[in-house]
Amino acid sequence: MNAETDAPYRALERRAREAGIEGEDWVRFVENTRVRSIPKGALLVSAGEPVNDAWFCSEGLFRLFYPLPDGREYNVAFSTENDYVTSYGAMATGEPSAFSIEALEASTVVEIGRGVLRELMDRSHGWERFVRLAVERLYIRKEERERQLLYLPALERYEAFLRKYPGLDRRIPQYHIASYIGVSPVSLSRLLRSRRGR
Amino acid sequence: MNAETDAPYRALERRAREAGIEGEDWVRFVENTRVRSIPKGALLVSAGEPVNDAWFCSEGLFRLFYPLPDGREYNVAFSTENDYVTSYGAMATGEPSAFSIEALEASTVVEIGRGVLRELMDRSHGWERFVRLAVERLYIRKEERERQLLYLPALERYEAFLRKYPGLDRRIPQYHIASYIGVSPVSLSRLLRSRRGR
DNA sequence: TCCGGGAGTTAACCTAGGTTAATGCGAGAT
DNA sequence: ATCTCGCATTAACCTAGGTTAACTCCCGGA
Repeated sequence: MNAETDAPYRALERRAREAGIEGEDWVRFVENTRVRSIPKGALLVSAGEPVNDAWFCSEGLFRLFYPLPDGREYNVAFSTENDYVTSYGAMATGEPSAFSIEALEASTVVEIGRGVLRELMDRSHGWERFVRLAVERLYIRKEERERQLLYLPALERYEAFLRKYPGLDRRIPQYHIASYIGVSPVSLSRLLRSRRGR
Repeated sequence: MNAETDAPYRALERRAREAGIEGEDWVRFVENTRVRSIPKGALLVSAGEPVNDAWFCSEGLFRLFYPLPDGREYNVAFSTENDYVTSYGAMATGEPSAFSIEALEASTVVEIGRGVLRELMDRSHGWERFVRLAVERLYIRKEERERQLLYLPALERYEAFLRKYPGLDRRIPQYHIASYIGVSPVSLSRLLRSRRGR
């Protein structure tokens, strides 16, 4: 492991230690995963396909989105530095993924195969815990998002987006934000206009 | 453990075995949890309060709902026989719960304290796995619900509700369903009328 | 038997946000 | 300097669903 491939693992290693993973358990993880560069625009996951890996983003930016039959798309989440990037439900169940994952910037990820992950969880209490904590985190986010979608008006959903993803509004086009908060691009533009005028 | 208190544990025990829990691990669980009867209308969890227990419903019916400042409410889920009943995010983080949980029928649950759960997870790889699987299940549901809220029209959300909770439409008033699928009671009534006319 | 309350229905009206389409505008490529 | 392309804005129109309020139905209790 050299300096270059080392960097993407750093944030992960910290989290692994918090879950009680060390020594042998960590080495086995490093030896069975790899760092990948994902070019801008590439799909990590395609809706309708099974998913065989999970990722951890060490650099870059992804969006998770549902493609609709009519060609439109709904963004449901973004993943940036030091965040998981995964169609977790699909990977856990073996079902085809309901959504796609696209790199919005050139990105660097750590990739782990479902088989490797399963084996780590089988052998090691620590890895089992690590995954439990990761899923917890994903779950809590969804709970929060559900609440926002249900009972915040569109403008407040926009403000919640700004708080949750600070700075992201300057990295992605506005229509991706509109899609994420569940309104049309024109409508978001209208909302922002009215917000500017108090 | 006698026949009466035994019954509520049966479905749980099956799941525990699937996660590799047996012998000592299972006994410790049974000894540190209890069966409770919840009368119709009682709140297991109140929004704004911290949550110290999780439950498994062996009989009865619960709704999970967000109370709004203006007095209205949004249902986000129901739990029936052999299902978890929990404000999991709040219990995991220690934050106050964002939603309340109310028994819609007289119900029977198995109750486990957060400290007991934590200890089981610390001592036992199997219990760690059990919880991981439980959270996975909760997560996958939220993913699905998000998709439905986002891109199904109201009538199809109603039909999805019927599929997900078979028979429930005859156990609860229609306005609870309306709230769950995110429309007003009048609107749902309109939708159903138009559905009847093809 | 009658009364009262909770639930569902229906109708009239209103509004947030969708749709379409035209216009504006900056940034890169030639 | 100009052309183009992708994105944002604005305006005109439309519609799904919210709101309010009457009316109905049913069921349970006195």
